[in-house]
Amino acid sequence: MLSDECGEQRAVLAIDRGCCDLQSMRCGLCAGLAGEDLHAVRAVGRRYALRRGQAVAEVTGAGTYCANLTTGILQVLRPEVDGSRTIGLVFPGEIIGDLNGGRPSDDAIVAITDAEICIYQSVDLERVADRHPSVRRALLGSAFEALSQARRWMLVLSRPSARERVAAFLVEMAGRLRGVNADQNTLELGLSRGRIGDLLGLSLETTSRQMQALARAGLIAFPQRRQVRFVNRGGLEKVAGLAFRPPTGAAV
Amino acid sequence: MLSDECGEQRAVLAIDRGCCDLQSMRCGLCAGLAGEDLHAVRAVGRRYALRRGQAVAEVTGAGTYCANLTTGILQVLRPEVDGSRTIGLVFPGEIIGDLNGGRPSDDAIVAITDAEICIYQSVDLERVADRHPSVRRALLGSAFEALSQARRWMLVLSRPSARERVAAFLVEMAGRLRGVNADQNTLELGLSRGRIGDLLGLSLETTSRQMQALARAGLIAFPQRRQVRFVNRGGLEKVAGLAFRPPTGAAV
DNA sequence: CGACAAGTTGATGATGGTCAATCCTTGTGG
DNA sequence: CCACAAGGATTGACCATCATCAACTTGTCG
Repeated sequence: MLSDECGEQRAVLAIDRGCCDLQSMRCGLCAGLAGEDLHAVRAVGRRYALRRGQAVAEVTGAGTYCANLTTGILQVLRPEVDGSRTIGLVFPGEIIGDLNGGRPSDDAIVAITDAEICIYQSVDLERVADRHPSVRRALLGSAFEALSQARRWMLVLSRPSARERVAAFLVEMAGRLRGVNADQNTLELGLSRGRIGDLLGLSLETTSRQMQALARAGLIAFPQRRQVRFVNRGGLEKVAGLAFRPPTGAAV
Repeated sequence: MLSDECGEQRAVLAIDRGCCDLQSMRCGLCAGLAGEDLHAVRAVGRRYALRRGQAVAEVTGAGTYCANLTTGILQVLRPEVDGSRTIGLVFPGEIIGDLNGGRPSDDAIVAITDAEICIYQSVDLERVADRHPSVRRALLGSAFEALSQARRWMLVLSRPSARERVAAFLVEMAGRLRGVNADQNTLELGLSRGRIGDLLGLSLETTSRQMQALARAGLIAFPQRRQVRFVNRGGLEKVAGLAFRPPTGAAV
């Protein structure tokens, strides 16, 4: 286990007080808020910069925090008998932690790219939400959005064949990073083949082989090892078995 | 395709006005509400009885409804090129539909046991939530709960081997039905082997074989074909690879 | 009783996991 | 700047697992 990848120390660095600089306030929670409400939320949030490999120990600990990913990608690592397994990803705009202070989990949340998060104490956020109804509405919207994404992810995982799963994974990644990356056709994976295999329930070798096969079929290319360029997105979606689905979220 | 299983007509029957009879108001949304707030929610909800096989056409249609399952189990069916596939289950207390009026989906929601749901027009619920903050808080709680369950389900699906997935499926079903069934050790599946296979990304034959194997190993028994009796739950959890996880929800 | 769907079981081939060797990339230290 | 080390990625060989096809049994409903 890389110390790089699993520093359990509180490896975060406060860079600012107040969530979301006013230039780019598309961070899920703040999007949809304005004026007084936005100000109130900003007042209780604190922005942190995470370097690749650092853990969000604050969020995983007592469960009294709630955070909002602004930029970058995080992974959720679950300890297992033989090392840890990547069981989920977090994309910009998504919320991690739990307002309700649910059972604390022993999952680690680690940045797989440099990232920025806004951290709130749950109690603070609750207090703001009590006074500003639109804040709780925004939270509810984020939660529904997260739910919709989780259910889409379940579809990826229930694909029977490895080929379909890998293709669906790439399509899903591309969809989630829409608007984040400058180049719409190139995707920075950040994850090793092994971690992707964890996510998909496949071995790292099978993951690698399937990706190679997709590349040989002319659907994708690898400018660098952890970069994917989409050459034939339609074809990829067809392999993924998602060809005729609308590209984004669906109710229930 | 059974007409029994996929009646696309509006096959619901209003049995009452007002969600949740006051005796058993543990239906997720209403739990946690009281007095004036509870009354307001009940006023805009309508309770329906679904018979096994009936579809909740109202919810899937325009996306302007939001509903709350009181009793029974529903399945979410997604149309695919070759027939439909079961892609998810809904358990009592969970919320279906979308408040935000997200993109309407063409998934069908069908009862796999007799069931009761409370249906709300999203606009009604929104209006009530605006006036009663604790209603939106309850909605938020339900959404986080659903999210936590979806993420646990993802863990089931990312298990590599068929044996583990089937065992994890059974454990998960048992956990979700806690308190619903009188007999804690017997589980009414309601789903055919094929539908279970859909959910788990397995063929129906493999599903059957794995269940037989678990039975031969003395972990479960089948009093009836679609009933499971847990003989050795600890052993089953061990096979599922979930032995050392807490039994219920975890944040993120 | 007969028809039909679900479930079980067997045989066989394709897919994916495992083990192992090699290559590529990156970072480090002389 | 180069050599070297260490992970990650790729590829191959082999074998376990799972999907598929098919026959048969069980259960249900008319």
